Amino acid sequence: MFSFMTITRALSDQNRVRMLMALDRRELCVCQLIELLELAPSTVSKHMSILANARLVEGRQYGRWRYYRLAGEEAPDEAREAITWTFKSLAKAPQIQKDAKRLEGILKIDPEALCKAQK
Amino acid sequence: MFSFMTITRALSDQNRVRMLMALDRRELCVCQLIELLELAPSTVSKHMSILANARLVEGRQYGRWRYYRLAGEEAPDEAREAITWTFKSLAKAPQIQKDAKRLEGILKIDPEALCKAQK
DNA sequence: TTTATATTTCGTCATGTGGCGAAATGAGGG
DNA sequence: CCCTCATTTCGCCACATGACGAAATATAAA
Repeated sequence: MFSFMTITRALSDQNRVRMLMALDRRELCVCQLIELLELAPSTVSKHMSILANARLVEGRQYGRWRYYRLAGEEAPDEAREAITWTFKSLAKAPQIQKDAKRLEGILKIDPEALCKAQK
Repeated sequence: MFSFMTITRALSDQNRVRMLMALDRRELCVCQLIELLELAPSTVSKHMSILANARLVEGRQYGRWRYYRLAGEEAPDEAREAITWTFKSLAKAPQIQKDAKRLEGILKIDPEALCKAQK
């Protein structure tokens, strides 16, 4: 039950759900999520650690950047099914589609330039 | 997205999830849930209204008693799938099985007597 | 090694949430 | 009608949570 509650609590914040949905089919680095959500770096970092703790996402280090992606095969079934349910429920949600649209633009910018711009 | 968040927030509290799971295959009146969870009536009532607001359960009045049951056909797909996922995830959870066991005993008591005993 | 910089950790604040008891509500029964 | 009683609403308190900025950490470049 503990892991289930960890998942539902992770999913109980709208910004975290938006971040999770933004990882659809691609990994994103923290600065790209910062740009999308327009939140402070520390806030985004905290949110991602909560999602990672629930095993809904996993991070990997690439140089100075940390990339997050949706949890894959190795994640517990509980988490994978939570992801499936979430995506199924929110595929058509206006906020999520708006984010996806905005992400297209953000992905065109080189992460290096993006980080610089965030100063 | 609003209804999805309403559901995840409803599921983000352990006591609410226990109440939801207790409704497996039967309806229960508020005093039975009070007995199971050992919480104040006002607390249980609030929790049930949050679950009902998320369309995860529905209530019906029977005399002085209010019975709650899992949402059925008429509930939104989002809510029904949340219920399915929850039950699938928690079927074997120790706390839930313990509750189910305890419920057996509670169900043997006449609701009338149960309410009296809670004074 | 020193510097630059992407991210995380920490401390703090405002707000949200779960808990209770008291009072209000509403449905029978007398 | 009035009374009883199951439940809900309201007001309050303690604690959890999300937000930020500053400081710490870690990694690459110089």
